[in-house]
Amino acid sequence: MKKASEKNIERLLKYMEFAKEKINADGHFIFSHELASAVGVSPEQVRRDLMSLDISGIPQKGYPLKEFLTEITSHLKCDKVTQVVLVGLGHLGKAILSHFMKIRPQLSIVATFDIDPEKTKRVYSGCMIFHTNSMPKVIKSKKATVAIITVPAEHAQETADLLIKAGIKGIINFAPIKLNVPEDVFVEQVDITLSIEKTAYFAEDSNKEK
Amino acid sequence: MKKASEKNIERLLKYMEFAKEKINADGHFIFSHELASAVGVSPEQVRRDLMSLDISGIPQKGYPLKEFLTEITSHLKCDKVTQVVLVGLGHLGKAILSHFMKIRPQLSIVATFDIDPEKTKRVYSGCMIFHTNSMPKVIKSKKATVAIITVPAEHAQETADLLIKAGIKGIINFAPIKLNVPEDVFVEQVDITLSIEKTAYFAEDSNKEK
DNA sequence: TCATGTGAAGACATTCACAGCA
DNA sequence: TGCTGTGAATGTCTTCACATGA
Repeated sequence: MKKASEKNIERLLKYMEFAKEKINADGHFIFSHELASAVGVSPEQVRRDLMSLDISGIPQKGYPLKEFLTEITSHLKCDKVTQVVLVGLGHLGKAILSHFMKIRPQLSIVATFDIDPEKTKRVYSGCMIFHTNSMPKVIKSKKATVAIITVPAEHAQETADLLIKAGIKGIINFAPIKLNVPEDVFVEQVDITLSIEKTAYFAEDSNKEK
Repeated sequence: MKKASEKNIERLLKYMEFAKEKINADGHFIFSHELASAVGVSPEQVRRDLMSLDISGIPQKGYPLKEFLTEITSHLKCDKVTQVVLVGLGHLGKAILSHFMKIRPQLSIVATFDIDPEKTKRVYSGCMIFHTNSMPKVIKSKKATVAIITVPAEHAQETADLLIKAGIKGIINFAPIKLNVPEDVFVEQVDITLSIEKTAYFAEDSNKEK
């Protein structure tokens, strides 16, 4: 099996999300053009993405919704449990914790860490705050494989190093620096400042073109 | 001039950031391979990106740092002032406000909005909170062109519509839905849940390949 | 000699166009 | 008839390979 691209997986996750909503509402079938307009891509793109799934649609009717959901859920491994930890309880860390505490039943934040002793040994949003020192121990005992980094940029690399040593295989990094990691560790960079600056650039741009 | 791609602009912004740090430290020249390793791309990629700038490097020496910064700053329009507003003062909105209040001297959040009357007519992180009703008036008077949406998903589209009617040309959308906007409005989608789910997928993936 | 600048090749992603099926 | 599935064409982005210049 050829490995799926990041974009492919992102779109599949969105299709899954939409299908979940739709199954609660009505209908036993779903068309590629429905998924397409919900996610903002072309119907051909949808069908191409679905080629990697073990499912086939029926012309004029679409894809059988229930089977579709079962298949896409297992394909995206959303039936497996993944433990997530969060490091750095500043404003952003707290916001993510309270906003995204339970992303899916199978994917939740099981522990958080901060370097400030004032903050530790407490519970925030139903989640225990440990001191950074105990990261290796807690990560191993919780069997966490994914981590969210919301520490200041100057500590992001050392945090990543510690996490990886403790067994973390996927990192969502909110610090605006490039992390150096072994190639078996996946890093998703979320750079909010960059997003704002980029938007400012393109917003300006469309002003000028008039 | 052919229009630059999003990726191109993202990388240029990162080069600019790195060059700013470097000029404070030392050196009058900067190599493409320095920029490359700082940002995590190949040197060829850097040189390709810099082709759109009106600057040329000197073999064996690199690019003259000061001129480079001047040129890239003006190319990215980072010498122009842009007013940003934020809509939705939940956890995430507050975090962004306090974390990114001043992104650059020329780019700052000048007003925030919330629909909850309890929250309005106050100042948070040095920024006035207005009621959503007054969005058109305030946006026009502040001459804002960029907006950050951190309202719940079910209100994101209507918020976007209002913003656009008030003159907003660029939106950073944290709600997990696709916004429908006129084509002269730029939308940057920041979907944190999706990022976490994607990372969980690829983290799992590398587990399996062993 | 070593880094830049760039045509050409390659890799990757998207769209087109249409065959095939219910 | 009209929606799926997919080969082929197109478009976009990245890397290669090398001529050029200080």
